[in-house]
Amino acid sequence: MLDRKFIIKNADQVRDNCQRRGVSCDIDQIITLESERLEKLKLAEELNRQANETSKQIPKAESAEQRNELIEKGRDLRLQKEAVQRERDQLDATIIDLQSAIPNMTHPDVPTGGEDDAKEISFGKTPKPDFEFDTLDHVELGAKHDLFDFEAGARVAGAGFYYLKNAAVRLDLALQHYAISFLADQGFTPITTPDLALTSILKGIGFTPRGPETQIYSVEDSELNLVGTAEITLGGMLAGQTLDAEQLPVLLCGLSHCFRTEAGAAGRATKGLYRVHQFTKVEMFAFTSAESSDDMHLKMRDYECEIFDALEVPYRVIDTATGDLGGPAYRKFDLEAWMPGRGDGGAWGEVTSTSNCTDYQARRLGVRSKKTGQKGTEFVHTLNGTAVATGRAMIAILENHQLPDGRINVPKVLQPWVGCEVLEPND
RNA sequence: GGAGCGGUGGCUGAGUGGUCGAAAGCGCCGGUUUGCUAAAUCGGUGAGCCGGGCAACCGGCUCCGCAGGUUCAAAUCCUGUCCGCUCCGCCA
Repeated sequence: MLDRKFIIKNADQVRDNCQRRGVSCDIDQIITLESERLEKLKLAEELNRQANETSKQIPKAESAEQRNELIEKGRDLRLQKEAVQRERDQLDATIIDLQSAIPNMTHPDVPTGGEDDAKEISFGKTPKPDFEFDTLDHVELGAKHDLFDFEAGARVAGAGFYYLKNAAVRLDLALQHYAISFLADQGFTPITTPDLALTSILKGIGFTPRGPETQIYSVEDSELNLVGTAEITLGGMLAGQTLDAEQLPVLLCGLSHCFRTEAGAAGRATKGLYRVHQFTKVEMFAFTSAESSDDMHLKMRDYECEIFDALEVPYRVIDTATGDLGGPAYRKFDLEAWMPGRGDGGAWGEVTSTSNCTDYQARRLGVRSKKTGQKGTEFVHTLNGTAVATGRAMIAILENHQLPDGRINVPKVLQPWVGCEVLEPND
């Protein structure tokens, strides 16, 4: 969330920002309640000071009478204090609710608008394929090569689950292996993370489990939830920690399964592997100083581009418009791969997303940094980005690399792990 | 799953209801000295919030996993909760 003082000091800016991002919020209400809260706070502190002073006199009391008198006085002061404090806590809780609804501020270059207003920034090195034959989508290609079993997935776990088979398993592992090797070479520490996390961590990152519109699976009778992304577990790794400023940036690449209920998603786009309840993802995560998060964001975007160039998949990069940013994001770039089997005659489909969350997550997670020899601490900046979500990457690879005879080319960088240059159909 | 123990500052780790924001050590900052990829020695050194000051800083409140409770007063006692460790059981 945003800093309360910042909101009050920059009320107009924050109000404009909310409007641009299509979020309704009541800044004036926050300002009013906060000044009331400060009044209560001062009063409670003063009463507490008097009570503390009284308590200190009690052991030194000269007579039993004097002692009893002081005890009585102390009790009275504490009662008063508690009453005031309750009012203050009430106000605080209300303010936090209002405050949490306010999204992060927005990078000046972010275009205003909704999904269609995203700015197209660049294209990948691989051109869109120009097929001179009737193409198949990844589900049809999967059938030809015996790569997926959606029926069994549904039988065992319900719609939205699937089995990978044969070359799909090799591709899945190859993508993970390639992405992790690539990022390790860029200085990221490879990590495999828990696939479950505590509710408090989810909330710190900005997810709300167990709500009516939640996208999160939760485990009954426990504080655990299946993670929707390794962003949760990677960000949570340092929750509550104060880092030495010299340790920054901390660069992690995490491999995890991702689970999403996808409540309310339906239609053509849900066909096949595109929108599923479980997938595997290699995620980048960075903790940086406030000064260097913008640079790191561009770097992470470039790493995503390098990975998809290496996979020989056509894609475009977009700068997501204000209305399409999640609450914590200050700016977000998406890579959309060309998927020939999507829509009518192909369509762009999101394959990665990288966000600079500035200090929005760090404030709630309590991740600070401290410069040695300097007083105080500051919140770090957090960034996340998809290196590769194997399911969607596989769609793009299969559909773009298909040949007229039904065979499928394997991108060069994956060949060592897949074990061949071309996939031969099964039928 | 059963039994026990624990969670204290950047780190390690003491801590008897009031003299505890908390010993000691490490680390860090500064000084002195001897000197040479360092040692000795002295001093300083937690965070958040509120208020005052241009500021260095000063005053106050809070913080010993988290949330409650008892008490005039809680790191210390009680309850719940989360997490960790040890042993036993089970197990890839």
